[in-house]
Amino acid sequence: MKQGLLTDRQKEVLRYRKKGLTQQQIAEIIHTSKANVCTIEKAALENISRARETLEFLYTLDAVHLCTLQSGLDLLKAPEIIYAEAEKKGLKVKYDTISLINRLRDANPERFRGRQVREDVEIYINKDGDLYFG
Amino acid sequence: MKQGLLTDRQKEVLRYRKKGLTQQQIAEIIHTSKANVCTIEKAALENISRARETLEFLYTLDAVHLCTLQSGLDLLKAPEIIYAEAEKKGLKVKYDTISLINRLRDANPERFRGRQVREDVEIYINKDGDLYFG
DNA sequence: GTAAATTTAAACACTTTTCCTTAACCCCCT
DNA sequence: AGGGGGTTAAGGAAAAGTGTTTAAATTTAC
Repeated sequence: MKQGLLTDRQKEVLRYRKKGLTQQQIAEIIHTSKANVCTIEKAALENISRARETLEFLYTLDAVHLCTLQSGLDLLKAPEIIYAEAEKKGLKVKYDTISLINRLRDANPERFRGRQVREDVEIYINKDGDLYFG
Repeated sequence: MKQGLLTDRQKEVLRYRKKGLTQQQIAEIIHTSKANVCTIEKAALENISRARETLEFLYTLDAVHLCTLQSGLDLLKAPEIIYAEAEKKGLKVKYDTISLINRLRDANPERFRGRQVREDVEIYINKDGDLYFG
């Protein structure tokens, strides 16, 4: 039975960081370079966001496919499409237009450039009207 | 930027599983052995619990060390110790005696055998009286 | 009790992470 | 310009993770 995602080293650095120590100070305490502390901290944060994403995926299991935002689509037209598809399924989207656009962009920054969709985005919805992307 | 913890293979199996397919059926669909499906599914569940544990750790960052339950201690004596230490710190533990014992055992089953502590358990508490273990 | 479904173990090839060092670069501040 | 805090790149060695097979064992269902 493995532990969490974070290595002992990573936890160590996060704890010191929480206390407000600088990377340089931590480097001295744990006897390594500040560059290494930076790398370890970065890996730790990366692992944490991977953990979040993993649990996020579980929600998509309870969700059904709603529609696909085709590459090239204008982001501002997405809400209209999504609302229409949700209505067909008798579901109410939990987000208003503005929140929806923000949620889209926040969920996967690399997939949008300005207001254009760069690659296909699959949209999923659950009974609560929550949206997930894959 | 890496994705979540789950590999494509693992997500695939979880999705089919969610639909109610057996491991044998999935094995045929994805062209491998049923034993392998089992292994993959197990790894997926393992990854999910690691993700949970990882985020759990973040809460401990907001917590302070309360005490250590020494190896060999009688589990039934733990609440008394914990309440006393919390009081010293002016904090109120969020759990009553029974819930506390259950929380201890649930949090790390391998570290208890019957009512005995098998290896040292570090106890942390936050401002809300929530307890975490490390 | 038999068959189907699931789980486990061992071993192997392969890929990915981690941690580390060195050296450079960025931004802000006085 | 120099110092403090932070980040990045390149490279290497050790550790951990993944998918797979085969074979045995265990649980569940009829």
